[in-house]
Amino acid sequence: MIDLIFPDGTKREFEAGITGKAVAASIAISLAKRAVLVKLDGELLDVDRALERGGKFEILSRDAPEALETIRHDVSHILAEAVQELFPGTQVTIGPAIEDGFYYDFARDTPFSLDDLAAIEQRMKEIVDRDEPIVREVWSRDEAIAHFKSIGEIYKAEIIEGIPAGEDVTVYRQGQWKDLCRGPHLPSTKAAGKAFKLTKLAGAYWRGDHRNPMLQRIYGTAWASEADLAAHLHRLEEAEKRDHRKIGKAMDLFHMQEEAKGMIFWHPKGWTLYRTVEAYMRRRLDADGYVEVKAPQIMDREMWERSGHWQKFGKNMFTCETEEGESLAVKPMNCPGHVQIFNHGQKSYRDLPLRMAEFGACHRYEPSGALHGIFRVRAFTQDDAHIFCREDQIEEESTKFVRLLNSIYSDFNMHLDSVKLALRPEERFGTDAVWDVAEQKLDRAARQAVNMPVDPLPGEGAFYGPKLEFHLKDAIGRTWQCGTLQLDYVLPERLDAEYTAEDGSKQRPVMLHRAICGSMERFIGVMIENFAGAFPLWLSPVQVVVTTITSDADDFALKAAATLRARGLRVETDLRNEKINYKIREHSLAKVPVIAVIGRREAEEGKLALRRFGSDGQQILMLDEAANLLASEAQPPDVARQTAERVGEVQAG
RNA sequence: GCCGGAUUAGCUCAGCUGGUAGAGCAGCGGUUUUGUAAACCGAAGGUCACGGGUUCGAAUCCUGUAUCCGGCACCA
Repeated sequence: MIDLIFPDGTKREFEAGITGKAVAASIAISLAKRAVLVKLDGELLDVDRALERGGKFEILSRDAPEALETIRHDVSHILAEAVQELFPGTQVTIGPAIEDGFYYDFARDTPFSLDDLAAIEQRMKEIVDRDEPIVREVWSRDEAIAHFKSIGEIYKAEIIEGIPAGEDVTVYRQGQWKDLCRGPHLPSTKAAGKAFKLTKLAGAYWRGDHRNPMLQRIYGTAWASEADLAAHLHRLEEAEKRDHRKIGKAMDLFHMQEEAKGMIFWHPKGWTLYRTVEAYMRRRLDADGYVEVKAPQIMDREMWERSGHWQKFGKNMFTCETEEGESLAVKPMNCPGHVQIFNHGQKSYRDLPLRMAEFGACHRYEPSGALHGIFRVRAFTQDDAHIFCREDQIEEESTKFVRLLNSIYSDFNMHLDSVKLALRPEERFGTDAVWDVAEQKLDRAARQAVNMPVDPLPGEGAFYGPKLEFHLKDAIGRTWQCGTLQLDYVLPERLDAEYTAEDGSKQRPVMLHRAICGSMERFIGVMIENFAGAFPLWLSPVQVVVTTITSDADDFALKAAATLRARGLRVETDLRNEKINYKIREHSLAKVPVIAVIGRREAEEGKLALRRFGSDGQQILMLDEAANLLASEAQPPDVARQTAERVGEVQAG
């Protein structure tokens, strides 16, 4: 006998080996009909699975949140069944549920076409209608290998070969079709429902390794209901409207062209945005005890060999030769330059921690397929800094850094979402002992500095040290990796950085590599998508458009614009001979935060009618009042905080 | 770099199975002096990404190249 504890706390005794469905039937026939999965001590099981042990027990219907992943997994199997029916000879490999959907990877010589997708989707719906029971079978490992080999499924056989000898495997059968799978699954293909859609085709390497053959991947999305599917598709459309490439073009921020692929031509408005962000970052760094430097863009290859970049990163570096036979390389990272500045002259323990910042323009030869808008480019600027410090200063510096990072993200209406710790990669410098220390130190520092779990990412560290990745979340819940904090014992050693300790001995500093935006270009891209182009006043490239209703108001409009500009506002005038409706519409579509309208009345009275983005209300103010108000609203958040503090002091005084 | 798709006017897009390119918006010229999300009229604008090929004839078919897009791999 086994004891099952139900969600309401009641405990009942059943025969061992009873199925979840039978348990449900013992409560209510309707419940048994709705049951598609059960949960035993947190583990999802098929509803027809014999229960051999007791525990916390729950019966799930297909609209339970836990069932969604299983629905997606089922749909991926239905996809595979449909594909093998329509395209005999195609081999199956793996097909997991993923966020919002699923995919399945097939081995096939001729790739699928977009037209095939419609036919496959049609067949999938037929399979759902067939209501094929999904049945779990336990096979011996060797039997399974022999079977899948016999039917030409060499990838499946290879997967099973990776399972330890002597272990049993499970095979799920639906109709004539079967697949090796861990499960669980819903009771029949009908239970998966038809709220799915095949979305894209892609190539994908077998086992994710580019040395392996490329498989044909079909992606799809699947939901518990048609309404959920529609909502998902709507979210995708909304996200597409925020695409920084689209907004960048529409708002005339930047462009890219063939002759400089992966590099950005910043237009005046885009560059204004860039400069605003850079000026803000510079103030924040200054206030937090950083010194700013500028190191050369190109250095002799020998320098990069000494730092190790040539060996570990050389394939990503742009190089050039001079007529005199020098071999030079364009910097892909700022660290070696900063160590040169550190090394110049003598450093004392009194100089530490030394926080050396640079808006460092880096060039990296990225694979062509990696390029993506202004997110992944070949020329970018890091808001980079290297903190040279003693080992016992690592934690304090990490905490200080995370505090700054949090404050900066929130000034851009975003927030820190998660932290990951990338551990030693295969290609690396330094002994295992050094890596042991570095990983532990950084892990401890991270835990102390952030109030959230730190997930490990094995093998993803930089060649010189482990790295923390800070992922931020934007307005529509998407996450982006921007900030990073890396601990490095290797470069100070290789480039011979040292300082004089209290006892007069020479010591090695450690380096903390850190960035908050990561790449300025990428961060601005994230920001564009976060605000969907509707920037807050302090960031907006054009803050105010002064526009007129009749040409009689032109003189006052020019005077008003000059007054606003004198207060540091970014102002454009629009005196075109167009109806005010037309001008309002155009500047609203351009997401200008403030439109200052001047008609004959305003011109006579020396007033502005302010209209804010997203509102059709008017605020009619005297020019000076409007200038005061807007100038104060346009203060960057850090400046506004300082102003508020000063006002507080004055009032307190 | 790999797999698939796309590339037509400044922008957004039509152009069916080959018969020699079209719209809206913007820009330009004129009329209109306008009160809070599109006034009216007119003229103009294109080696259909680029190079080969098939054909009497190619934006359309084939092929190569480039860039972009979606993935994979890589990554700030």
